[in-house]
Amino acid sequence: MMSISKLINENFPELRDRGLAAEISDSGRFIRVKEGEKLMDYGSEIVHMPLLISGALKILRMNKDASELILYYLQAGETCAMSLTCCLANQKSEIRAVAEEDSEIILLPAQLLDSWMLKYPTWKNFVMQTYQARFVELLNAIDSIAFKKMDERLLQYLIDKSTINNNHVLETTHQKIAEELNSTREVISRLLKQLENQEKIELGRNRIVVKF
Amino acid sequence: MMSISKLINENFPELRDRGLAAEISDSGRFIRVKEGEKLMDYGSEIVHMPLLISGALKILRMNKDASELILYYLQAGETCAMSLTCCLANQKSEIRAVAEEDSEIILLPAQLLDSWMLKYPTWKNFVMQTYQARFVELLNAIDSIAFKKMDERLLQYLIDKSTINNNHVLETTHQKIAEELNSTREVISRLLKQLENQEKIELGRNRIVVKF
DNA sequence: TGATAATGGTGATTAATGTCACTATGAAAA
DNA sequence: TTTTCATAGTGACATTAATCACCATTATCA
Repeated sequence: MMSISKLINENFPELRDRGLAAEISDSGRFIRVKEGEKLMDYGSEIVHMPLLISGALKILRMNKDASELILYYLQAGETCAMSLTCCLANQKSEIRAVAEEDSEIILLPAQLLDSWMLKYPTWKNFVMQTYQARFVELLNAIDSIAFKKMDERLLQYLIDKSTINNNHVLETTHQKIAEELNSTREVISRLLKQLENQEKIELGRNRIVVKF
Repeated sequence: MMSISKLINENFPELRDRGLAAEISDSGRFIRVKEGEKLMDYGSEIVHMPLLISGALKILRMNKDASELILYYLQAGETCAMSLTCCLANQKSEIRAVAEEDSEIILLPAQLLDSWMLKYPTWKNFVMQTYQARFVELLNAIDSIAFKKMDERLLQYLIDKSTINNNHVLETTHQKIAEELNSTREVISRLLKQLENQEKIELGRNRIVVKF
């Protein structure tokens, strides 16, 4: 396994700073998570901030009745804005984070992050950029659900998912898609059929090929 | 008119810091805006960050076809997270900000805000708290449009609006409500009628009384 | 005062989505 | 191999919201 220092250097160029790198090496913890593993859940305490080295996380919002909605994905070189706010404000998580694929992550302890803001302008800039990026992602999620119809949302979902997984072939079920879009299987099945007729995708069992 | 220092001291207790207060006094500019006045618009450059002294702003998201959607309100003692990200990242606005009522605002020049982050922990904490709060507001907006039906959203809208205006009597039209909820007048008229039948509101011309 | 515009009430219709019921098929397990 | 389960296809129907058409009332302006 590579050193934490090296991993940060390669995946987070904006964090290249001698002092900061040393602190991250000292206090960061490298972990691997399997696809489907939950990293944060609604209401859970957040004591770490995850820096994503490889793989991808999906960030979901849930309703009381357990229906959920995907907000956005995180990729290598990114981090979760929510854990930032939660870490700094000592609050419970407002979202769920699940590994979209097997991932490698460096966990940073919450209590240090705040002091780094003043100590390392590099860190402060990274944090602010993260906020900017996640803010924009949330606005995109809002655009999608407020202004788009389900067929458009579905196609965008498929494109996003295949981009994140770096694979035109998605191994998933209509049921799972319905859950992440806060819809129902039947609706998704029918819309997928439409997309297939439009030759934008090909359908198979547990399998969708996105043509783009 | 009160000094900027005094205004900040009274409305932003979390910014009480001798050095910071002096800088805000030096560089801040006090302005008044009338109800309905636009402070930021989609795509506009943001060169100031507004600290709200009195009144209220509403923050809206727009679609290409000019339909819009209210995201949240800002009140005295609050500021706009979007102008923060935009100021710091030198980006265009992603949202529209409109005065919900006559308001008093202190404008801070963008180029200073970043340096204050390192100089004044007080400022840094304020900025981080602002992000946390706006993040939560955006998630609430998402919950509302993703998981609630229009009648629930409408009632919540009326309650929020009367809370912000500190008045049970709202002077508005069905058309305007429809625009802010990204719906249509007829739908809103019918749902308002329902709410009136449920004795949750009373309707008049240009006038809705919220009973709660 | 009379004309015009803004506001809002309402029926009829359509479109989008969700719900229910049932079937078919392929995969995994007994 | 047989059984069972997960997956998905589809018709019928219900619900929510949007759209269209038209009218009534009130406010504003010439």
